[in-house]
Amino acid sequence: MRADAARNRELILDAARNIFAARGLDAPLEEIASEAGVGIATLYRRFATREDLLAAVATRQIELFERALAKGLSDPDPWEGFSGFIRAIAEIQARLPGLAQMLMIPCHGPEDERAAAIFQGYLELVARAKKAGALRDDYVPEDLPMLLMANAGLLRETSRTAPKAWKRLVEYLLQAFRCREQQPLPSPPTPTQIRKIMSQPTD
Amino acid sequence: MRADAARNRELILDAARNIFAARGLDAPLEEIASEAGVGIATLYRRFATREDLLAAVATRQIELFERALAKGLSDPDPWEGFSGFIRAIAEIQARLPGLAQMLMIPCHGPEDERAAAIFQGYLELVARAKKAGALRDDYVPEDLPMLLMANAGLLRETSRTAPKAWKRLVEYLLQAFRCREQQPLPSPPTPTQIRKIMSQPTD
DNA sequence: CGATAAGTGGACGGGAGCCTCCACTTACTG
DNA sequence: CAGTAAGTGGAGGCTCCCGTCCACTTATCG
Repeated sequence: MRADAARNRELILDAARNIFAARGLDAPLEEIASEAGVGIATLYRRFATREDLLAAVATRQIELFERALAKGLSDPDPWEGFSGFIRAIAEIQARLPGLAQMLMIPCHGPEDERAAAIFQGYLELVARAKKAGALRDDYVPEDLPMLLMANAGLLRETSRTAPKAWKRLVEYLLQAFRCREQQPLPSPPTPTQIRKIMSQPTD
Repeated sequence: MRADAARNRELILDAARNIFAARGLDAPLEEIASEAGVGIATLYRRFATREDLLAAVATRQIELFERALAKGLSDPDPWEGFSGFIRAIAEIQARLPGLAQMLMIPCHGPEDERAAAIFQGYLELVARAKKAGALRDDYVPEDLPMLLMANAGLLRETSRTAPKAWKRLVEYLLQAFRCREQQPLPSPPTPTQIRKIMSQPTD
């Protein structure tokens, strides 16, 4: 790839992050191109479909997830590590409201190596917190995507008007995840179902 | 209004419920018109804007809410009454996935008399459950719209593939609402904020 | 520096959906 | 049973966005 093309690719990804975050995932690609200062054809040449572009943007945000995970894993208290990680992920969602949906992509399964590593690390956090008796043992890893989908729905409505509302939801859920006298829970969706959901078009 | 016009109005509302539920709130109005067997002009004459149509459909579904409320209020156990109501509302959402967002409309404040009555009844359920020491006392009425927005987000992603996933979310939240050794919660959005959110275009 | 192929911008055709307009139809009234 | 105004359908103009095409530009390499 030619040097100028590579530069443009970066410009497009920056613009896409901003526009998607501000306008939602169905923002016109033309707007992204013009924000990036390139023609629409350039964008299409790099990213044949909207999904390709979304995937590239998501991949780029993965660094934020890595930082959150590292922080969680380094916390000596298993519950603090786990809950801190959840809070951090939810906050990333909240910071980029339009991207909220999309940010679930890297966090449930092995798309690429880095995503897989994050997922592994997350499983480790879960295991530790359960072992310490802090996390209820009917918690399943799929409960995180569940939380993220729910949070995305809340953010969708509240991000403009009550930008902190998500915190309350997350705290409620964290308290529910905490080990106590538990009521039985309905069984969660299977990992296969989750995968299917994630792979379906983001409409 | 002429008799035939009234009939058509009903046909349109039926069609709108079906199409919105199946295709989402941004389904083409033309499709609704054709499902109803009327011309597009007829639809526009009755409902000048998409919002008018949505509001009319929502108003019609209000009966479901009334039934759920009556059941909750007649339950001798305050916690069962409250939690049963929440579950019922969430289930209505789940049954009409596309409408999920919209169904929050009648349930937060006095748009009309019936909606106001439901809201009052809900407050009563909350008061009873708190008094019985079953519902945590930092629960606020705005936590229901919060739950519904979150649930809408989850349904959006899962309704096709894991149509029961919402149950798990609701149970987690109900368990969190339950009175226990509580952690402090972030403060909820104010009723004013909620109202503002509800009145903004449903995009 | 000149050849060349990768890269680029913006015009353009096409499709989808919104909403209006208007000539035609039909329920109601006296 | 006629007059009338409310009601109706669907064509058509409009806007927005998609994705392609092609003549022009420019980085790179020998």
